[in-house]
Amino acid sequence: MSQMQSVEKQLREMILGLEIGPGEKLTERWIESRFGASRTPVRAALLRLETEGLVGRDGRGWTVSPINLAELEQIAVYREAVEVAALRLTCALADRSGVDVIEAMLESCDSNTPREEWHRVGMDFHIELARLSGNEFLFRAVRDAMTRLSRARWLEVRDEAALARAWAEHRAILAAIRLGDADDAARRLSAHIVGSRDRLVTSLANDRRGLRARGFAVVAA
Amino acid sequence: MSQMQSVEKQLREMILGLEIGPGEKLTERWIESRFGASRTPVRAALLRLETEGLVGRDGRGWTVSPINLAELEQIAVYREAVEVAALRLTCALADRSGVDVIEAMLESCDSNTPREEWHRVGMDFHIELARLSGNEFLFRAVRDAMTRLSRARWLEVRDEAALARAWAEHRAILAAIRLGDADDAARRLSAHIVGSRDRLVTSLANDRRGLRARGFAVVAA
DNA sequence: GATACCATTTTGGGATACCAAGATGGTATC
DNA sequence: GATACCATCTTGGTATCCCAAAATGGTATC
Repeated sequence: MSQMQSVEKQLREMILGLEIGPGEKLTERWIESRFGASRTPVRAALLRLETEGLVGRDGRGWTVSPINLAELEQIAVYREAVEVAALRLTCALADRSGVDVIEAMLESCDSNTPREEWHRVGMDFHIELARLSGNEFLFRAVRDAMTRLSRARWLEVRDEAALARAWAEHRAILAAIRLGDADDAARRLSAHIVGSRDRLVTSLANDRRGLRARGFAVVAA
Repeated sequence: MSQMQSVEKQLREMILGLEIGPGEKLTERWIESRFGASRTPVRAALLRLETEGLVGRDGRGWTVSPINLAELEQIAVYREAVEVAALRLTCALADRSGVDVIEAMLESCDSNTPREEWHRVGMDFHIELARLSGNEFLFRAVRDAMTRLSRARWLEVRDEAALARAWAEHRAILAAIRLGDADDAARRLSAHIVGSRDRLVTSLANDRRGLRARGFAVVAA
């Protein structure tokens, strides 16, 4: 693996893992020394992460993208369009056995599962569901959207009941796909995305003070 | 404007303008001497164009992305999902005066208008329509999709009747938006995108030999 | 104490040198 | 003439150096 890929991967993990907080300033020299690579691959990695929306330019200089509540709302609309389209394609397929793999993924989570794993599976559910459609663009759109949502979802305050509810909704969507009932599946998926968005934005807006106290930039627009 | 932006812009124009053909090999040194910039901004520009799908890696080395028929089909599905979603948002807006600007754009084309202009307006119609939704993600998705389609659309053999038909469809979509009839507008937009895709792919598949003779790589998958 | 000003440092943008790996082309061998 | 082999060249990946602009911090002035 090239240095560029290595830096990109590690830096993305640090950002998504909130080891570098939303809104934090980054300098190429710091990254350089942190990962032991020279500025050339560091700059290449930053350029790529910029297109993912994880870092941005702050005049001259780099900034880890803040959590943006307005952006979260817009992403949800975007996701809904793209995920529903992918879902309908999948429902039209003859072979929908891929849902079994996704179902198994869901089942692998129980009360002993660490939160990181719940978080990952909760995103992968949507990503893998989009992949089943076979449409590369729909898949990438969902994957990139979930990446952008990742940090916000991690910061969301969720009780066990909320998780159980999300999982139940996930299962209901899969069941509808199995039956080939595209309209029902689409309706459930839309409702799931809209509901998740509302809870997410509400939670972050309520916690805004606390999050800022932890050094995390949470902006309204 | 930085060298990186300058190189990115010029290179993108050369690729979209088919001055560098689909499938052609690129070397960083050639670009460097061609634009009088050093490799640092050249590489940065290539990294960005890679995320746009205009250039890709061919093992070691860079290649201008070939025209990919399967990709064109997938993009159409993606576009349909995203553009229809944007359209519905726009229909739900109180202020839909933006459609007038788009209508004026369409009207600016007549039989004396050069083909380049028809081509550009034909893409901008969709991009600006998506912009009206106010959703940045839907807008970017449409813009990026149209960028990827640009070369294929230019190579498509279109007679005047086809253009007139496309313009009529565009106008009908705008009219439906004005009336606030989201379902009708969405139906017309879907049909327009699907129809355009079919004609596009058919035209390119038929011309494949001729296009290859001109040095343009056109691949099926 | 506030502020305007200046020297210093830091930073991103760019240019260039070097390297290893792969592509190329010529040559010796059969 | 075909092929195996080797020297050479080319290319992308990386490190490093330079520069202008912006940030920083201290200082003099009021």
